Amino acid sequence: MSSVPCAAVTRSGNVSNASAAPALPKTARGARTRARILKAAEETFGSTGFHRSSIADITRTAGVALGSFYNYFAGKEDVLRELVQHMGRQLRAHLEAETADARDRLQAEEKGLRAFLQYLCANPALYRVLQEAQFVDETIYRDYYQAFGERYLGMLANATGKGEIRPGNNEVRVWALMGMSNFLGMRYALWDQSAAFEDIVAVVSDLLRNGLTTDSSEERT
Amino acid sequence: MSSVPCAAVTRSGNVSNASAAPALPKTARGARTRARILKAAEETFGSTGFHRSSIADITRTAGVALGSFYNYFAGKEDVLRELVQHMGRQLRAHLEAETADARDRLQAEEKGLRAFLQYLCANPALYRVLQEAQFVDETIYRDYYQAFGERYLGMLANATGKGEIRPGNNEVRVWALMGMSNFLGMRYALWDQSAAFEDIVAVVSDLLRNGLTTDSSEERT
DNA sequence: CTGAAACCTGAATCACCATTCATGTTAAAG
DNA sequence: CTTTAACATGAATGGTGATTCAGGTTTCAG
Repeated sequence: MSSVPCAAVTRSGNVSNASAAPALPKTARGARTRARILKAAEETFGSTGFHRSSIADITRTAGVALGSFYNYFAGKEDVLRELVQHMGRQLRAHLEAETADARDRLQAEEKGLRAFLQYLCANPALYRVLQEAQFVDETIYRDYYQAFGERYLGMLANATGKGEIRPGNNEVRVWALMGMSNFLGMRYALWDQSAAFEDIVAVVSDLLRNGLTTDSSEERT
Repeated sequence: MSSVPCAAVTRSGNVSNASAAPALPKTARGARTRARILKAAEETFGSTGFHRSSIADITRTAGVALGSFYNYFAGKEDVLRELVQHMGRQLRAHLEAETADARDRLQAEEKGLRAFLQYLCANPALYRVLQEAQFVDETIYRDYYQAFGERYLGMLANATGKGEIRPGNNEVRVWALMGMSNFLGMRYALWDQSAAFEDIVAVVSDLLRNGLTTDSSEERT
């Protein structure tokens, strides 16, 4: 079922059966070409999907010859890996910038969700590329959320320390929060943008502040 | 880019470019064979993934000849569609049974999440098949969550009427809740089962009851 | 019992596409 | 201005796997 003639370690340190990724370009021209291919891959994977996209589609979009692709990437999986890492860095930087001036954790959650929805609107390929990567090589996907989750966890821990949120299992909370954002983004930023982002943010903010239940509902063990 | 020689309407009513699905089997033998193929598809897609699975893999697992597949399904996409619908019905029935005796909405959420995590543990193929379906034919995926969301929405509306949960935008809440379950299931039922489901349920229950913030955090406009 | 419909079979067909490679072109160090 | 490494090119190769089909077998209604 699995024939692995020669295992190799990629640029990112993962073990893989793909041939090693070519070295980074050494001239300005090379860097430009590589960037164009990466961008074209984002467009193509994002609109057509990973499996339906051929390398030829990518190079045509990039305006380079088919063979040029292999001067920069070991294959289809390799370019996907690079792409997800690149997009992950971009998104994290964006969210960090947008939430930097938050007064407290709750406001950071509001700003973060709003920024995420906007980002997804402007970069719909992110969602598709990431989700499809999951079934090409699960480590790509896990690494993405691992990185995301760790930063998030640190922030919740910090907020707990400051007394902004109640003590609790912040790891589970992080995955719950990431899941919420993910689904709300899919539903309201990608599928149907008829709802105002402010409304969505308000609903989530209310949920994080007060929960769902009425005040009359007493605690029960 | 897209050549659609003959559009057709499938059994499920969706417009598709695939040839129409064969009629349902008319003998007991046929029904048995169809069921075996569907089950084999679940196993194969679930473990190997949709794109890496060949029709030959499925029929080999099912113990039938390659050609038999096309007596029951129009092709790879068609069997995926049938599978997702089948799995969706199963899961909904399971959750409904498990939450039927809940005292109030909050307890129904607890029982529902617990049941979902257990179900996912026992049927890991559900997640993979469903998620991959998204990129084969998005309507398969949307229909699944549409159906799920509508039932869920009705329940929240009912709970709001009874005063069990505060009035609010229940549609957005539904997508937030589905996202939470989805991610928690992926993380704690599929990836790593080291955490006790009870702990996860407790964290979510607490979140839905009290939110994340400390009580001292006053409402701000 | 009997014929027609339903079902089974798997080798052959055929389109698609990832990857390679031999050859030509460009960049830039010395 | 050379010279060489880097880069560009796209036709050719080769493997894969979905789908078809023509001919056999089983079921079952009448």
